[in-house]
Amino acid sequence: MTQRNSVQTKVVSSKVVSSKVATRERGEANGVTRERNEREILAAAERIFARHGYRGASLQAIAEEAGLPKSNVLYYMGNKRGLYVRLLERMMARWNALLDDISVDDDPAEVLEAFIRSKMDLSRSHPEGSRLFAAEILGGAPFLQEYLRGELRDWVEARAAIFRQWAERGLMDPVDPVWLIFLIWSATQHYADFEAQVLGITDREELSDADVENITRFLSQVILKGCGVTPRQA
Amino acid sequence: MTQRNSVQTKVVSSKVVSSKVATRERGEANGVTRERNEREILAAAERIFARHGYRGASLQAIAEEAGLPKSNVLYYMGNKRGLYVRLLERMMARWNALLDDISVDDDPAEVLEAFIRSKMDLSRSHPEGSRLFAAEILGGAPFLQEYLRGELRDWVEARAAIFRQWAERGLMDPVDPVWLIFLIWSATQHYADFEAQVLGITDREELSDADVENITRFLSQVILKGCGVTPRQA
DNA sequence: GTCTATAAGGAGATAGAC
DNA sequence: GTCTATCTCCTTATAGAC
Repeated sequence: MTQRNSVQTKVVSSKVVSSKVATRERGEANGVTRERNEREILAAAERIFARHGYRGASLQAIAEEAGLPKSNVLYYMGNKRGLYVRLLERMMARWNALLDDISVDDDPAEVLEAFIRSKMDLSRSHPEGSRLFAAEILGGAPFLQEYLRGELRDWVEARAAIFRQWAERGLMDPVDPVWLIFLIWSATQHYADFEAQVLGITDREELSDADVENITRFLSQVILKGCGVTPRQA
Repeated sequence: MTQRNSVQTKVVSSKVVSSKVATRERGEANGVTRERNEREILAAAERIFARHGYRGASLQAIAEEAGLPKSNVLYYMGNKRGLYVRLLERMMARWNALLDDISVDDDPAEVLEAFIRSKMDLSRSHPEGSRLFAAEILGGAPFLQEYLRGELRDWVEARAAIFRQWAERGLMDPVDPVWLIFLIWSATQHYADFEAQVLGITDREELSDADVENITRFLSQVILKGCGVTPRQA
């Protein structure tokens, strides 16, 4: 829902388009340019905010990262705060899409594994978004209090309830499901948020697909076994 | 920290004490003042840097948090960069003191449990230091490259070697010991670094000692079992 | 639609009064 | 030793030329 919601806002500035001839061609070109510029700015801002936090990030740095003049950033995004909030919302949307439909009747092993895997995938496909989010939480989550105490709490509670029923049915150990969710979150996000540490210690330039696959298997194995969940085929 | 830090700022107006009699007393008093001011500044800076990152933190904000004029911060600490580095070093020293003396002949369960517990203790006793460190890594660890690729890598390698031998002796599953160390780091630091998220989701004002004890037990149980390490008394 | 110029305030750091 | 005043640069944001 966030990929291309930019087009609608001010597509046609009625004044400009009043000349008849170039109208369609120009309109298209502008639409495309706008879309691309917005995408570039959002991507650049995600990197800069992730690296320096909200206050530490400057619009100048974002503009340079995006290869545009600074005032273009403000023209497209209004102001710094709005840009930041938009990025947070984009990341929350990606996040909310995860593990959206589990039920008590699902297989615990399958669900936990899918949970771990999808979190790893998200960390890998959007590391800057993950770090942006992390920086926001690290700073006390000034923009996200409502989200944490509302939507996200509900998300956790719903899944925790299912884990609890699995434990009652003897499908897993009676561990506190909320701590378990935090364990999975922290273990998976670590590879995005602390990437610099991971790469430095393991002497890598980057994590390969094979590395990520190994880590995912390691985490699944340890966490499932640690919770007394029997893997699928067993 | 902020309750009563206003009193000390102007205790001795040097004019008053310039008489010879009070000289020694002044010297002592200043020594004490200096020590206390430095401590206050370091504590305040740790909080502000943790919250806003290196760039986002302002000396003004640090000075206010410490209850001192801004130029006092510069007088004591030289410059922003030096202050920041000093804080990082202080945190690395705390960190290096952990789990400093393990050997192949130790009991894996005991060591892993002590590891988890001491990391939780550190996160709890120095949450701002932990978040400061996290913010530095999140931003690509510009000040810590050397440390990560040197000291810390050695620290990890030494412990990984021991874990590997335990696995060979059948004392634990043959999991990759480096991923295991990252798992323990991430799971424990989460409660300091993502405190805002944890508190928001669990609807708490703060984590009590009992909460921390429960979390520590949960993590020990899941991780030890997950690695095939038999708890001590078994 | 896009960019230059600039306003208004905050940053880190220093000089020098006290 | 401590703090006020200030320098210079950089910040967000806007006004208005093109």
